[in-house]
Amino acid sequence: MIKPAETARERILTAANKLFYAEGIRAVSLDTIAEKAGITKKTVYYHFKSKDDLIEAYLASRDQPNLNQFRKWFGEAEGDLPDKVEAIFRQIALSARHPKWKGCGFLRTAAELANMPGHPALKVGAGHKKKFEAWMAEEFEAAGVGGAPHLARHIVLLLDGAFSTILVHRDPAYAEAAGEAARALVASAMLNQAG
Amino acid sequence: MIKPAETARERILTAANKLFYAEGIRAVSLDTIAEKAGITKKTVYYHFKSKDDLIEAYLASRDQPNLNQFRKWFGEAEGDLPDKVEAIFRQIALSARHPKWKGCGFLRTAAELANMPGHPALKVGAGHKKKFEAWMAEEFEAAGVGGAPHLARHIVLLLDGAFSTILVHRDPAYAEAAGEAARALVASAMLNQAG
DNA sequence: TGAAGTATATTCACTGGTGAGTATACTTGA
DNA sequence: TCAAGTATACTCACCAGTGAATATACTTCA
Repeated sequence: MIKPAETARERILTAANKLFYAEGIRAVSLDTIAEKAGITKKTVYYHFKSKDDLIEAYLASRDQPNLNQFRKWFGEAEGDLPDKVEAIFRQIALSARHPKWKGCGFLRTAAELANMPGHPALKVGAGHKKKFEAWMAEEFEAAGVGGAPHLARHIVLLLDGAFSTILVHRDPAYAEAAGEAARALVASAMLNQAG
Repeated sequence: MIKPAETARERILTAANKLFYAEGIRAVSLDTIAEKAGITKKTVYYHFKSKDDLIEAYLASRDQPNLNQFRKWFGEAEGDLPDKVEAIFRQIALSARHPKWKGCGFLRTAAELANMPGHPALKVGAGHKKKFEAWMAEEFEAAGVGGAPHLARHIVLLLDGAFSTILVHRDPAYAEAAGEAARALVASAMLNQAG
């Protein structure tokens, strides 16, 4: 089940990723993670200070890969700027059709740990979302669109709205609706400001 | 702490509401709820079949009050249609400044129970969000705006996006940004379709 | 160069505590 | 007197975290 070439730490992180994302943070015990990683719980505690520490590492391990995924979807999309933004939402709709899709891991963790302000995992999650927002703003800036940070924030709102509503209704159509709204907002910003 | 005039069932629901919303579903035990309600756990099991049953009742008890709150915010707002829509977001920004604010209980429950498809509480949550969307569509329809269901969905996306991003960043400014985007989308729909 | 020492990595078995849910008996008001 | 409602006291499973011991590999100096 697990590639033998991985180190124990990698195996733990791989198992934590799958289980935390699939089942939720509090629904998964370190016993279960250790079992899935094929090691004992004590070894988990050798590599990670606590469960909270592992939760943080889990989200940190998703940060760059997730951002790269978005960059790829955006960068490889055909068409003009509104098309490229809309492509991100289309790809999310595609992903959401996979039976294992369970929303955005960062958002779900923030929801689950809402009673633990200051939790290190929450900082990682907030940082991740800030990076996405900053990247969007850069793209708009580079394309000469006025009010880039503002527009970027609107896109972020639609994106996280899409994640949430798809999860609630189990209906990827919400991502397509969000894509349309995003396209309209980008197109409108280009008309008004970049003329 | 709890009003003595309430019945045991009401006290349980009141306690469950506060604790589930404040701490999360899985973070709260029935022992804790029973203690807060000032009764024993057995009494909880007399009134509710299981913890899952109580979770469902918790969300169901928030359904109408929440919708009424939105209707009130919308109905009592000054101005034209875009103003009234934006007012909802402004009021959310206000609510979110309260230290006890922890996002949308329906969204957070959906996130936490994402690994339990078919859970009765998830159906209640999805129903609640559908009612909100349908109400918005009605309002747009009544105002003679074309593409009302479409527009309503865009507003829902921004609303749930606002709930999520405020929670992640602990920054109510996201609600104000969402309100602006919503206003722009409504205004645009009125121009294009209702002439 | 090889024995003694040290750091890394791992296991087994355990603890104290909490979780959902229950068996049984008591109370109280119609 | 009986049924609705509540309490005491329990079960069994699980959970985060730990103690003690061990295997492996890498130093270091006589």
